[in-house]
Amino acid sequence: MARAGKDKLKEAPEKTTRIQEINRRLILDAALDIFSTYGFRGTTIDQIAERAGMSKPNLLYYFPRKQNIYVTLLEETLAEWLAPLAEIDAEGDPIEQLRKYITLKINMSETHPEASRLFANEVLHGAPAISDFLTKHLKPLVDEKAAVIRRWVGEGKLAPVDPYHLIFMIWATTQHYADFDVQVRAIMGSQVGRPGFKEQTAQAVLSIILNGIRPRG
Amino acid sequence: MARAGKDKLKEAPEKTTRIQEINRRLILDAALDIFSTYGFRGTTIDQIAERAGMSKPNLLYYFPRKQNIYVTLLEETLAEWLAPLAEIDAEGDPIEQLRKYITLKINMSETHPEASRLFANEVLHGAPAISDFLTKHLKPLVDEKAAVIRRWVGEGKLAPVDPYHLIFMIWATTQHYADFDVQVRAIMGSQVGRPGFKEQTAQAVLSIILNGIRPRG
DNA sequence: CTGCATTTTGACCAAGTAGTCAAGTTTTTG
DNA sequence: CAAAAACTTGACTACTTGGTCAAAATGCAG
Repeated sequence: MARAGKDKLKEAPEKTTRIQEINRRLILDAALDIFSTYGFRGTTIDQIAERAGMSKPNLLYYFPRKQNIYVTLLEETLAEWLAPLAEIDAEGDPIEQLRKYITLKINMSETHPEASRLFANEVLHGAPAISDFLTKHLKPLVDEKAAVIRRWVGEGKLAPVDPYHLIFMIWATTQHYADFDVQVRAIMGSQVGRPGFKEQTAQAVLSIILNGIRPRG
Repeated sequence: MARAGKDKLKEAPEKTTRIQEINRRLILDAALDIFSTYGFRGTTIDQIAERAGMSKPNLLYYFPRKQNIYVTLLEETLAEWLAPLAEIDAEGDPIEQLRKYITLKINMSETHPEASRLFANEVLHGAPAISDFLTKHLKPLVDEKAAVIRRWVGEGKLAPVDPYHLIFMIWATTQHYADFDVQVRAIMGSQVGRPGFKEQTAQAVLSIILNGIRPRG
């Protein structure tokens, strides 16, 4: 694009003012709360604006379309959500690496349940806004880690398991505690809020999965 | 209210005509498709009416409110969805019973993914329409089966696992294939549709969970 | 066939909601 | 400190959508 040009020649000037930074953050934080609770269609711009403490036209000054807020939010959070998977170290001890991964995921489910619900809702409805991301970024990453796990199996360091199904099981189980929180609470009652609950959950999940894939024989 | 009365005195006459039966079925079938795809708020009455092949006012003749269709649908499907859990036999062999349960759940995820998604969406959004059901029917049933599993553990027939977390893991893992179908497809591609896929899934899930809870030592 | 009950629908209404706009206010900058 | 740029908002529009209604069409019992 622009070659040369004077100082002032701003073409796609991405300069963000202090106020912009503050308000975009305010909006996105509010939007995460609302979208994750009510879904895309169930959320109104007015709700987000109120939660963010500004008028609707003002909000629309920063994000001209409702879709923009939603997509920005998904993009912002997806990377963070996937990060733990990328950290699985092919050179580390298999059981230790998977223990670390599962623990991280359970922690995230507890500290960022809204993010989990935002994705769950999006995927449940066919992932209209992120199907590209799924095939272009998620799949390659999963393929890579699946290859690592398959190698571990080949080396006899893990029982023979299909790596993809193992990854799905870890996702499903850990995110269940965020996505189905109401159900978990309806069944386990007051235990859920209590201090040691997360540790107890981690212990149970780790115990089953790790023993399920530990080499036998 | 009215006691006695002649033959013709119909009070709360639940007589359903042939046409009523046909049309209510038509509506509910259409509604399951649409609600499970777009959620409650994301679904319009017009969409359901079109899919059911009738006019909107006609649909509203059978179900005066959108809510009515939704709630009827949930009630109709919940019982069926929970049935396999009730079948776990306290007197049977633990591993065999759980193998049967998991297999049934995986089959249901494949044959009725819409039902799974309908619940997932409802629970994800805080279960506004079924929170009563969760505490009054689901919890007691789960408590009962958890007690059975706990007894099995006590008898040394299973490794020491928390029964609630085990049940959650089974739900999460099996329903994942229905609820997150797009994601599974994005990652595993054409394999998903292929004949043996369900069996391969069942094999992987059973292998990890059953080995994870088999008594050790 | 006839009259009553059931079913069906076009036209309509009211509420809710995404997005616009022009006019004001505040912040930044030369 | 003045002018420009950035920001803010009340009032409004266009459209979607849940639900109504009265009148027409159909089904059915005697």
